[in-house]
Amino acid sequence: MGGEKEQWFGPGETARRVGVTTKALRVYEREGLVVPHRAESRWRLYGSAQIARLHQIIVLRDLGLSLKSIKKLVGDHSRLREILRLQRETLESQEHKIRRAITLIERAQRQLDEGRDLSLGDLENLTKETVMQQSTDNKKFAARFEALIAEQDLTGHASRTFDGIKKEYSADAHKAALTAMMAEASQLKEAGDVNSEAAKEFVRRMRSRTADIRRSTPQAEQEIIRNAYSKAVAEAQARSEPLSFDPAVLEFFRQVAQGMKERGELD
DNA sequence: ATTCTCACA
DNA sequence: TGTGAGAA
Repeated sequence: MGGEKEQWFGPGETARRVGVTTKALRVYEREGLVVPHRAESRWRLYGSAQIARLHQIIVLRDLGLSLKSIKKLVGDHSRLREILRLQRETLESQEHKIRRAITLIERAQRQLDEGRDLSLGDLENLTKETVMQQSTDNKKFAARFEALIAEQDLTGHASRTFDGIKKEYSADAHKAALTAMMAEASQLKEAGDVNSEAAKEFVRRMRSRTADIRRSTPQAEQEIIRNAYSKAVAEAQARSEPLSFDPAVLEFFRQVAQGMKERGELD
């Protein structure tokens, strides 16, 4: 290989070349994403490897990923390809949404230009569009969730268990109760204290409701379902897809329960 | 033009 | 996730 000498750039020059500030460079360094070389003088020096890495980071950041997830991704080319594909699909689907919205607006504008008011029916159609969009988002998540269960589930037991859970919880009485509990849950999560009596009480109540399921479902199946859930959520978030529930709320209660278990407050 | 740390949104 | 100030 030829003796191309490595070119080294200082912080200012590097920042200019990749289009960020020197402050940002130091944030990425602090978070462990790019570690520059150091001159004797302690000045940071960025070579081609560091600059290539910076380009990766900046592309992912512009896609809206957190530095934390970027850290997990850079250097892992298979994951990188996957994320870029997911983001591309998301942007393309947003492109369709925007086109449809423009069409609707143009239609409404024409109607107003012709001196006609928009009827209640027209407005209803506009809202229906968005409602339908939401419900297809939900269905998409549910479908992916189930597909991931099936993937890990060689015996088919977990899928059947999940079907049973789904059936039981789709009863109207349960639906209303679940909605109420999710509302209560997000209040508690906002309060932010994983050790509050209220949060622990809520977890106990939740667990007593689901005790039957936990008792009758083998550990391995529970794990498959949990893993599929995490993965489906992670994928949805990587695509910046809206979810009908807040995963952070469930994560909050996972932490509450974890803490209770560690202190032996839970069986 | 750089280093660091701190407070702040 | 960065920024701006202030000191070296």
